[in-house]
Amino acid sequence: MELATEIPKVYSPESIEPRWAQEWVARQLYRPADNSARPRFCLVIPPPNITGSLHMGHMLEHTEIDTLMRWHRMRGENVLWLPGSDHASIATQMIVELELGREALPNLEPGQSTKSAWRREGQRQRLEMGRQKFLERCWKWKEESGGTIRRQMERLGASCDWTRDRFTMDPAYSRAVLEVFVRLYEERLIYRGKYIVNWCPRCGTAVSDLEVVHEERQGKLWFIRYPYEDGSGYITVATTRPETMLGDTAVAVNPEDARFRGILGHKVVLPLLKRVIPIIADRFVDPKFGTGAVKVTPAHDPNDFEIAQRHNLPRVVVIDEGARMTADAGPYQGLDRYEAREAVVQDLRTQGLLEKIEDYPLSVGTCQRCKTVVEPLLSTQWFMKMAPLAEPAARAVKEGRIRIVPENYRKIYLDWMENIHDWCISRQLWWGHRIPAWYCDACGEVLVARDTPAQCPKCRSAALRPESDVLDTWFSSALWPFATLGWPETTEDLRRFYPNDLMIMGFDILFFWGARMIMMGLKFMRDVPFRELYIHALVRDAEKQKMSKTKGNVIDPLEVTEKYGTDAVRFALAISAAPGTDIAFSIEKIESYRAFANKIWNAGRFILMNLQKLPEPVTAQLAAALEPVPTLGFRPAAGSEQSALADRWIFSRLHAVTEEMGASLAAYRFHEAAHTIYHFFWHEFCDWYLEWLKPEITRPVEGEKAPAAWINLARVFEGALHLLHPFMPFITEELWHQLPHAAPGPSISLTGFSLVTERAADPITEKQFETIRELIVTARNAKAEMGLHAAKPSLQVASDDLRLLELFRAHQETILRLAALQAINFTRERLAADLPGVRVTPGFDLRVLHEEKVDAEAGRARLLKEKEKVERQLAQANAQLANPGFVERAPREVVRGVERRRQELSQHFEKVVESLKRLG
RNA sequence: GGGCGGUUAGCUCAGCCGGUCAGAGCGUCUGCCUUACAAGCAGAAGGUCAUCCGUUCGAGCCGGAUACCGCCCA
Repeated sequence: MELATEIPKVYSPESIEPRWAQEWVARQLYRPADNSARPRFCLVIPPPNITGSLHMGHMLEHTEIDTLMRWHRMRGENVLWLPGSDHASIATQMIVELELGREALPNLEPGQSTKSAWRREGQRQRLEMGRQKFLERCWKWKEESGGTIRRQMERLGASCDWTRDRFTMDPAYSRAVLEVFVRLYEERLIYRGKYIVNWCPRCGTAVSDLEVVHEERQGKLWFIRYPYEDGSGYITVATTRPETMLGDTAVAVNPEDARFRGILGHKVVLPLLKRVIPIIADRFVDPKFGTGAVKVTPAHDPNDFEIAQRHNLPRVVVIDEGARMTADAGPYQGLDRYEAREAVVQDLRTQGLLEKIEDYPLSVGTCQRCKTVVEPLLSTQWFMKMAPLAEPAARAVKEGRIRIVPENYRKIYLDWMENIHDWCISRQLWWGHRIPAWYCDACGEVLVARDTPAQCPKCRSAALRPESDVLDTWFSSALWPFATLGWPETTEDLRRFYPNDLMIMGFDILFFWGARMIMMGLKFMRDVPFRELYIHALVRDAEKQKMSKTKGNVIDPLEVTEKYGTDAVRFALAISAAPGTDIAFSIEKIESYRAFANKIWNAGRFILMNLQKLPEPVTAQLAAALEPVPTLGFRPAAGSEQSALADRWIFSRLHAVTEEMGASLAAYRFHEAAHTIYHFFWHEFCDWYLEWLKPEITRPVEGEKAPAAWINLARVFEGALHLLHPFMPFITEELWHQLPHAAPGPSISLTGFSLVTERAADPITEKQFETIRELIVTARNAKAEMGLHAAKPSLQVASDDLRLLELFRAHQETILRLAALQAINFTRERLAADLPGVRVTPGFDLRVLHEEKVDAEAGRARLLKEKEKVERQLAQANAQLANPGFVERAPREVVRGVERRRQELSQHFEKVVESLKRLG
């Protein structure tokens, strides 16, 4: 067969995917139409950051998004998926500094300590070259290396509108950030103040609460004696951080704590520094912790800071921004915080003031970015007042204006909103949006303005010093749903695409980003940023471990994509993506869905190979038959008696599958939609429909009229490709283009689901088809058990249902072929069950006729097992029906269903028993 | 400490409103290179739905408790 060589037997995605990926981008296929009356569907991407490279998490996120976008597009909606990236203040600055360090010290051997040497040197280089030059360097890096993810997304076929690609530091976007900052400042929702912040000594900047990762560590509890000033004894305090005692300005106890009632108002002498400090009462103190008395270090502990505010205590800073001890730490000045701890403990021990040391597990805050232990530090920063913004944001979710899926995240979101703290938004970095504030050195005035002011409005001094801090990257990301559409200008895009319809993100950024987007959207657009928020799962390894470079269990999406094909990876992710459950991912999974892609390919190959043999006029008729009929849809063309039943069946199934997939995707049940189409394509379309049709498809076509079987097959195959397309865009695009089309379009993704409508639903046909299928499967099963694998025995079929026998008789040829049988004869008589090879089903009995001696024991064992099963089910049904409560109170349909079931079961049971009896 | 999930076949997981729900994929076993596909075809075996108590005519499904595992927050 010479044609067979033209379409390869094995699907090779690598020869197809890059070509389509390129074409989709080049032809700008996924720009929404400008003037369209169609309903729109809009989603903005969770912007990956410019330092990133695509990982499995992105791949899952983009698979889910792209699947939905393609689905909506094919339903005829005007779809916008807006792509972009964010500037990643800290991460980018760290990378560029590292580069600078490496250039300055090119001769160091690579290694872990070298890296920190490079980083230190890079920081030095940055300060030396100054802000201007450093930022130029950052931009250069961004231009050269910041587009990695975009290229990767293009390669993976993400159907976004690349003409609307946005970056958080685009000039227009930066104007939006500036505008928001100024307005919030003017409304006093942004303020500057001196509070305890999370300080990362290594990154050299403040970070927000969310950027601190709490780690459980084994620590110690040091019990220290603070002598009373009057020499009458001492009070013992317990602490996990003895070095901070140098900054103590009080000792606090709980006012309810009877143990300390007598000593309130007394003073103690702070050991080592000999400062005299008071003993105070504060409800915050937990009497059960340590001795019930705690030291108060207002400048280095957020809770102590609060206590100090309530009691007007002084705040002594003893640790600086580099985590070294300050001059106020007296003799310990210049020591690193951990060196100071040892020295302090040693000195206390020497002076007999260290009572004891206990092991104590504690939670340590570390920098999300560099893992350094953060230092709570008193510092002047810019903050955003959150409560007034959080209230409407919580309300929007409570009132259902935003739906969070899966629903359990709704509660987590609301909890967070209700316990929200003010947000430290300033960062001591250079790369980012500079805070639009100026300080007058002459009079101390602080100005916030959209444009650089010429002079101080208060004292007219021209000596204005601009703020050097930049904003937290998440501050700008929070504006993403509207700033990407042109805000603060009132653009056409903004009018058309805000609010977005949907947002998809991982749980890890729900607070970082999701919650803040909702607040900002409500604040500045007076409407929610999106109607639904779907939280996707995490991709883990086969053992459900987190993927991490150090564990070495990372699956690189680009690597597996090259090896197995994007479609296979996408499908493997989608079919694993049940809402709320993390995904155990593995190469094996990808392999099994590569097999699926191959199956699709070969079904296409079979159809196309035979299609190529059709005379030209017939092909033209097929092309015409594939033209969409938007309102009516298709019903199967009337065909031969042999294929008509299968045609009606597959159309009915296709209709059902389309409905099911639509419902699943609307509920973000990707696994279910993927499973539905997988099962339909493989186990209904290939295993049954194609097999059923085979003789008609492989038979040469005479004349010019297209056989109905061909028309139906072409329509169903195209319909199946449509349903597969959102999950497997590449292979479906390729096969679709090879089908004959009267007016070929640029892409399957721009065609609608027009194939089937309600009218194709046909439950009677489905039932009939199922019965024939049952006959074939039962016959195959009996044959296999008798060891007649290759042989073609004859079959006897018995039933008292004449219509059933008639149905079988009408499809005799197909049954013979699919069950590999010689001949069938039909009878209304019960089969003599003592004969070997008899099978009993509720609807019919059958017997495989074969002369060879058959193993009676195997049949007996099977029958015994079956008897047991039926007996059990029958007993269950009997018990149910004997229960007056059930018969009276269950819905009538249910009761009738059980009655029918008992009827069937008892007949079945009798037959089985009879068979067994005759076997002896 | 507070909160939220999970426990169903050897593995990974579905199972929606309580009643044809004991399911899928992978793996395993048996037999087949049947002219679309061995990345395939046909057939088969595998489960006291973590445990206990309760609600109900009826419970993987609803409620409570216990055990184990995981996540988030403090």
